[in-house]
Amino acid sequence: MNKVFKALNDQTRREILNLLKEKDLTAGEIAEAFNITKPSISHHLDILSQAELVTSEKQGQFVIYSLNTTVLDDIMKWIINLKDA
Amino acid sequence: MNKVFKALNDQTRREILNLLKEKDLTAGEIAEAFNITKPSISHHLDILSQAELVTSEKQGQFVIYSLNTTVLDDIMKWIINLKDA
DNA sequence: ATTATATTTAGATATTTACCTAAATACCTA
DNA sequence: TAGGTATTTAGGTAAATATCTAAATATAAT
Repeated sequence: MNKVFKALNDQTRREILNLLKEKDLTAGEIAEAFNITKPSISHHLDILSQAELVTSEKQGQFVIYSLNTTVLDDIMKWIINLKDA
Repeated sequence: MNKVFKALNDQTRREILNLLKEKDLTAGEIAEAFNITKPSISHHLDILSQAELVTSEKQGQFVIYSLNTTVLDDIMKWIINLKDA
């Protein structure tokens, strides 16, 4: 859960997740949505991958990223547990 | 929401919130629960306060901290929005 | 094969963060 | 008011983070 909180603690990464909510995107398409270099976006995608918030699949020369929200269930549970004191 | 994510991105601070779920505590009582100096805990409490995840009230020489979960609603909504794509 | 495109890795830098110790502040009590 | 307790502020350090440029890797197309 640590990695998920860490991954979520960045505006750019949260926006990447929001983009991927609409549809799967290549690394390049994601990078074009930001005023940040491609290597930096690649690094953000790596952090999101480590947290399992995204999955990726290589298709030819492209790498397609997809949103994976299942790990957010733990976060939800943690928050709910905190609220129903 | 940025401040909330930032505040949540630390194991110690998350544990502080869990402690405060049970009952209100003074800064000193919170500090005693950790192997960290009081100034460090004070700093964590400041970050939690800035995120409005805790409120504090001075009672004499003590400062009593309380959990405030209302700001977590925004996080919940953000997650839910991400999930129901 | 050579060149172009897509992405990641490596290495460097500036900023932020978490922690510490020491000092300051605020309140209480004798 | 003097001394004690509770908490925060100040100042410093080491580690982590976000960013960049340059180079490496992998695939595609001519």
